[in-house]
Amino acid sequence: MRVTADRGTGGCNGLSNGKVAMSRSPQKPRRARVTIVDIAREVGVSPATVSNALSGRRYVDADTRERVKAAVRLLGYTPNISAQRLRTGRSEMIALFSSMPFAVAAGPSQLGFLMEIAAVAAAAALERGMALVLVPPTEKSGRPIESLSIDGAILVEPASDDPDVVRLRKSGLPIVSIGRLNGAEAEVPYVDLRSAETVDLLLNHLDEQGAGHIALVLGASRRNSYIEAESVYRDFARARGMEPIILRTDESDGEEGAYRAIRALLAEHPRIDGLCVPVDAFAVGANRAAAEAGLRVPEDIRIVTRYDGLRARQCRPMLTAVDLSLDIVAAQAVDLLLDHLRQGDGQGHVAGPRPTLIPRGSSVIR
Amino acid sequence: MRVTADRGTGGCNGLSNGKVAMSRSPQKPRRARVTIVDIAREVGVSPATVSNALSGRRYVDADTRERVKAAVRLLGYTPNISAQRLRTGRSEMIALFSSMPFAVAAGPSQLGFLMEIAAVAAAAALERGMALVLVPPTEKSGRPIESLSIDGAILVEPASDDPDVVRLRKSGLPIVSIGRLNGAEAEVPYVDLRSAETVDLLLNHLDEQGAGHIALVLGASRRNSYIEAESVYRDFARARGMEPIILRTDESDGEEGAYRAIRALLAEHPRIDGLCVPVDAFAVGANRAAAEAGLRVPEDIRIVTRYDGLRARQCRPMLTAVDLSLDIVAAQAVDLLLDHLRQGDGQGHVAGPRPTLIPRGSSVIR
DNA sequence: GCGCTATAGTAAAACGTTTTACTATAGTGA
DNA sequence: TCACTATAGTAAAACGTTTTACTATAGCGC
Repeated sequence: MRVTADRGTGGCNGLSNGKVAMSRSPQKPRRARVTIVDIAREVGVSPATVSNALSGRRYVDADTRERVKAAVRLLGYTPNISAQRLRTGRSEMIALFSSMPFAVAAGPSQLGFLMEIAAVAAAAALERGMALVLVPPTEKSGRPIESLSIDGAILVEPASDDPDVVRLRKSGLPIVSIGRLNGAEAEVPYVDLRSAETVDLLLNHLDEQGAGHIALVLGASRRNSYIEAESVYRDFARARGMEPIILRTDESDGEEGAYRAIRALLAEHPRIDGLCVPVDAFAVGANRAAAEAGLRVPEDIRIVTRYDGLRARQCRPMLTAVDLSLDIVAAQAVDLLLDHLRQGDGQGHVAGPRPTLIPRGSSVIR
Repeated sequence: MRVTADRGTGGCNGLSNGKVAMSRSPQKPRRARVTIVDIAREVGVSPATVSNALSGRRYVDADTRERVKAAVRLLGYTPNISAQRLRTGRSEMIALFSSMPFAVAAGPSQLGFLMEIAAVAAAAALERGMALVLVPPTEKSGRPIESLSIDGAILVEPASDDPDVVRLRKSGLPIVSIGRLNGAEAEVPYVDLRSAETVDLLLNHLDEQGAGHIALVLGASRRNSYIEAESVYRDFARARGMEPIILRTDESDGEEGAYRAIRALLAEHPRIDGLCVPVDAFAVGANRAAAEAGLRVPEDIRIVTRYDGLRARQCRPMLTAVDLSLDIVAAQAVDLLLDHLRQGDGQGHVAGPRPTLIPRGSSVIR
């Protein structure tokens, strides 16, 4: 009952490349991999039958199947995934893409929205037999996304004009997004982040806290959450007879850029007493800008943000934010993508969990 | 200059899989992949030459090489990675393992130590042409680590008896750890987290702030940081003539377990006026336990922790912690692993960045 | 015996690369 | 001419699976 028959008789050793092993025995120290052929030989059956017994793709006699499994345990066989992938064309891997520059998505301390989703998505994917690859925006890293060998991808709050997203879409790879992807002729399945509801929550809160002149600060890219925010904000302003003031600042300039832009905004519109700033990095910049302008938060100006992450809680006063239940969102996204992979339809969307407000010192006078 | 000779001549697009193409031509609707053979045919050369021209592994005439590259661009060839992997045995992927249960590592809001490292490691890996797979502890997820198809792994603060680590080590896969891996006959290359220095910093700070009876709270597993902490603590206690009090509580019980254990500890040793609690989740539990016992923090009892994450800053009072520069650590770990992959020696270690104290309200009376 | 179906297996092709071993040609020195 | 080396290419094997097409046997109704 040998383990391998023909391989491993030459004597060279792949391990140490510095020193040449004494090669006292003619055996190859490279552990010969146990393959499906070894199992087949052991059981006395063809490789095809072993494959079918293990995968269950075709019926195999119960007794044979048991003998195959026993041999697998005995010889310690593990399938070669690269071979499986080559043959089947599937890789059992999905990627998580962030189109948002890391300076905003993760920030100086590398935490945030994206990472929170990544942690849950990784666990959810692994539970379903898939591995999750983390992919930062590829502008910097030279590696093209085509070379990634993944079955599908989850996009986190994609901008419709993001180059990675464009390439991904035309690659034909199944994708799913967290937050709707706008401006595409063919709709991409998505988990609805309920941005309209979220902004509605924030604006009404500001209103209740006494803000009469509220400005909206958004990123410059075209993301669905911005579009929904703007629409809700305009309706809100119209209903209240309030002059709409919308500021857009580039995401890649991060907190600092937002700080400068908002300083200018406050100088130009001194009556502003409320700031709705969905991007948390921008909200922190807004807080600094307010302080610099001699405004007290929240007495003179109220600030609210969307993502309740480290930044919102580190800020003094702590920022009023929204609980988006990103753990649930991430799991939903993984499930949606897997459905898509299995069924290939790629339609429809899933409603994310209901957003709830977390009032804090940046908008509530205590 | 035809594009392809035999494959893909029937107008097909592979995109819509919902509707069956009318099959007016007997061709397969699957979009034919452009392979190295297509390039070879286009250039009028053998596949081997194309392979060599692209990989540079063997010298190819400069003119031929240029023609190959032109054909690659023209036909839009991208290599099939699964095939490359099958042939070469390399996967250009590395995994990031957390042996710490997620309840502690990531926590309720799924952030923390591990994720902070993951974000930087993912970017660093991609810059070096590798993808990073996130792997939570596999106890829950049924998927065995053997089925992962990775070239190497980074272990985050491994415990020497962790089952994943044991399997990983005996798999022969190159590994590197963040924080030394103790009790192994063969040393695993590591990035030194400087745990001794860190604890020294914390203990001296407590001392300076007036704590005279300091207890040390650790997790129950065997991690290097705990071992170094205990050793430094014992030396410290001996030098000061202080009775050493060490509490160990199970990591999987998380904050709640630490809370209960520390309540009992404080009841038993009412003279304790300082707690050194490296694990941040435990430190938060300690803070609750102190409050419950009617002790004011920091006036009656000072609490310090190691990892300066969300928990430390969310806690009231905010916890004195240590800046470990995990971004640098993560990049060092990736580099160390890649060196190891290239050179195969797998020795030595790298000193991480110097830890610095961040004094906060939990230990400093203002 | 025929026609049909079902069952449980097999041989061989296929997936797309890389690598090994080989070849043809030319150059070089003796 | 020979022997040798270098150059630039090729054919075919190899990597380890899955899948296709085929086979052998048996059961069953008639």
